[in-house]
Formats: sequence, C-alpha cells, structure tokens
Amino acid sequence: MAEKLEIPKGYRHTKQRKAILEILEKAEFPIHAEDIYLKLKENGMDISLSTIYRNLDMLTKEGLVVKSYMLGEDKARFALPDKKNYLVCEKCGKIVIIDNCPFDKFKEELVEVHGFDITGHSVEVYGVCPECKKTNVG
Amino acid sequence: MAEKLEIPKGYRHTKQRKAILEILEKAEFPIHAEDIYLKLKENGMDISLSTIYRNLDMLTKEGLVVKSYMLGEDKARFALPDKKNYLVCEKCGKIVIIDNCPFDKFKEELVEVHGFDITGHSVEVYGVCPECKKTNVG
DNA sequence: ATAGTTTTTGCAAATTATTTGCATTTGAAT
DNA sequence: ATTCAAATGCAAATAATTTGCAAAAACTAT
Repeated sequence: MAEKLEIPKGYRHTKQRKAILEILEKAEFPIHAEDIYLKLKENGMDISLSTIYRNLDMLTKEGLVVKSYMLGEDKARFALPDKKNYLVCEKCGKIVIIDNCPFDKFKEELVEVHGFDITGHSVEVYGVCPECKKTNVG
Repeated sequence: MAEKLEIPKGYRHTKQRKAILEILEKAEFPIHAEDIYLKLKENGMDISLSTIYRNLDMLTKEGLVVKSYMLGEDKARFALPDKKNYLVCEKCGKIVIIDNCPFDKFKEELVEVHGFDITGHSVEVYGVCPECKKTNVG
C-alpha cells in the first residue's frame, strides 16, 4: 500500500524512532502521541513520552507526518500524509480516511481565484456514519 | 454580508458576550482567544481571559462559532462558520478566506462512497501567496 | 423601581498537553 | 574498540485552557 517509510537522512536509526514509525504506518487514522505511547507499552517497549513528542516533531518538520486537531479535541493527532483527509462520525467518533480526496481537483480553481501556489491541504468532514444512522440514537 | 448574529436563547446579554461576538463578526479570519482579549483591551474594555474562553466554548457548542487549529500552531482559533475554510501563506502567514468552498460540490460524492450523512466540513489549504511569490525569499 | 433568583464574571489556583535542561546512553564513523 | 554527536529518559518548566468560588450583573416577577 504505502511506500516504505524511511527515517530521514541525517537522523539515527534508534529503536524508539523505528517503533514510532511502525505504529504510524499501522494506524488507520490520525492518533494522539499518547496512543503511540500506550501501544508501545502494550508491545512491551518502555519509551518516554518526550521521546515520542520529539520524534513526532521532527517527523512533522521533515514532512513525513502530518499533525492535526480533530473537531472538539484539544490534543494533536499525527498521521502519515495519506491519512490526513478524513470523515468523522459525530455520534460514535469513527474515523474513515478519504482516499481520493476530491479536493485535489480544485487546486486549479483556487490557484486561479486567489493566486496562491498550493502546496498542501487538509480536510475534515463530519457527519453521521451509516451504522449510527441505523441505530438511530437521538 | 453576514446575517445578524444573535446570542442564543436562554443566555443573558452581557456586555462581555456582545463584545466578543462583535470582534468575531469583524474578524476577517479565525483568531485566537488572546487576540480577542487584546482587541477588547485596546477598545478600553477590561475583560478576563476566562470569560472569553467560557463564551467561546459556549458559542462553539451552540454552533455559532467554529474552533480550529492552524497548521503548525498549538493554540485554537475561533471564527464564524463562514470563515472556517481558508488559505494560509506558508511564508508570510497571510490568511485568505475561501468564499465559495468548492468542497460543497463533493458532499454527494462522499455520501455515495462512504454513506455518511454530512453535516459539516473544514478545509485548510496552504501554499504561497502571490506577494510572497514575487518577493521570492528563499 | 425593587427584591429575589440565577447566570455570568473575575481572579487565582488547577489542569493538561507539550516542551525543555541535563546527565546518561546509544548509533555510527573511524 | 574508541570516539563523539545525536537521541533518550526523567523531572521540572511552560503555555493554553479550565475550574472553584465569591462578588457582580441580568432577568423575572412583584
């Protein structure tokens, strides 16, 4: 699926760093720093939260990871760039990645109207997922 | 332009609350809680930050205001819903509102593909603005 | 207007995510 | 194996946001 993720040049291959990247690769949607911490704990790895934050920071600056905040949340989530556009269910919180983001088709329109050179975008769509529509909880 | 903004039913019309809404109405793009604080200070009003946060919180829950986090920032911004889709210049930080968000046209596509009932979305696009392209700073 | 009731405010203290300093450990180059 | 910069862990520091509580302001009904 995703191209193999490499630790950027100039940085060391530590086991913590590799483990963090692995978690991010496996994640199906943007997750919190603490989620990474907990998953690594589960896997028996003892890592410190600050190491996780420092690595996420580095990875974000290097462009391998995208940081975002979900509606109504106050802590950051991190994900590989191909998971940055998503749908969120307002009822159950389920997150579904938007694979072929239709927004891409509109870059040109935005360039024409506003004159920006566009380098990226992030889209969050919220609504009610099919399951929650059935289980019509008020 | 914008429909007149009303304090939601059941809440009292305090001068702080009215002042906060006024700032939000005048703002051209999403702003920080502290920006509101500072602008009100300028206007000679003495208000507390917690009052601002409490009101923004209430307004957000009531749906009159949208809270968001800009790329690379770690503090929340608040805006009226019609200012929630925007372009940001990576060089100078300029923010330009996307007026007729092209994303609207894609709701149907997303509904079909994912089955969600869509209630809202927010789009952040980043790039380089026309001015910064000219002043081609490295 | 006035008194009573309830919300809202302001302040200070608390909370929470995230960052940072520093001593120690580790990866990579020699 | 030795060396040295980069990375880690821990504890302490920060910064945004939240909360408790007493005082002040808004509504309400008189």
